[in-house]
Amino acid sequence: MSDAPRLNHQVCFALYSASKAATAVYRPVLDSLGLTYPQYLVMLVLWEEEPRTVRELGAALGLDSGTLSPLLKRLEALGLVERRRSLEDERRVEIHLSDAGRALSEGASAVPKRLADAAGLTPDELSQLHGTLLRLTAALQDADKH
Amino acid sequence: MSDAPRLNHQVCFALYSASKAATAVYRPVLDSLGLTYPQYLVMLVLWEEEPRTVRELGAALGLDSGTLSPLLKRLEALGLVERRRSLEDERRVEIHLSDAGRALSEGASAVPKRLADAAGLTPDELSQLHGTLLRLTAALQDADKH
DNA sequence: GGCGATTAGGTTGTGCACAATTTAATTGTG
DNA sequence: CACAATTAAATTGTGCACAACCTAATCGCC
Repeated sequence: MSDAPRLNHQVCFALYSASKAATAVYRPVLDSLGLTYPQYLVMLVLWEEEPRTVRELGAALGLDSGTLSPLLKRLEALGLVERRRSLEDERRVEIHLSDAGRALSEGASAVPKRLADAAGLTPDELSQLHGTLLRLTAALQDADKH
Repeated sequence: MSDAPRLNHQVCFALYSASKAATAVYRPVLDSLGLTYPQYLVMLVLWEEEPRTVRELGAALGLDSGTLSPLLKRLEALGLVERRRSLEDERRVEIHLSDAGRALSEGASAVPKRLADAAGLTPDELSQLHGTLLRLTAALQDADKH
């Protein structure tokens, strides 16, 4: 009997697959909004509070400037956000919502329900899964630092 | 009160973050093996059984030829696999392990333990999480078809 | 005020992920 | 047998994700 790890016994693969399946379920709705999944995440953060600096967006989403800079340029090209140099600290770039960006949140309010409907889990299970994932992510990120 | 969905209430974001955190934890070990995470997944499938066609690998991992073709070329360039046209059906390309590819499974056997150690969850919780993720993924993939 | 260290953001390069298209081999049906 | 339909891979194009590096602005400390 081999000690080679088996694909279907690995939690990491289950996470990877579930994450891909979730974004696939969102894709049709997000397509109709003209957003990719990571762009949708950025908009989510901005709908909660704006303006935000690139750094703040990165901290909220766990993304660095190498990912965010081009993504934000695309959102700006779509007319959803505006990038403005901060006046107090000219190193910072503030990301502001445009009117169109603000308006898009209406169409997006139905997005999360889509996953809940497709999940095939009870609200209780979904809530417990959510809690476990948050704890897992925190522990993994913590372990990654040491 | 706004009806805009909030980032930190979304299971999809929890999945996305947990998946990224898990691959980040694996990265140092995989770096020392010279593999990326998706390359490691392909090797996992081959360690279970080989040869496999590109199609079979794609079915096991949920990846299409657009992702696998260049990935497999890189694994071949690393000397870990060989690509051979099938003799029975020349549309197929069989992926065989090289001796080096087979040998690599020794070094990889410690990889999964890394996540279990860093997870901060009891074996019971981890096992339950695994089961929930499998059910979730199946339900989402099923919903995606209709 | 001067100057090294830090911080914010951008750029470049590599490697997925996935849609859409292309090419070649095979299968099914008249 | 002919030939349309299907299937297997590869290719192309767009967009993340992340490491490594770069520039400019700010801060600390003397």
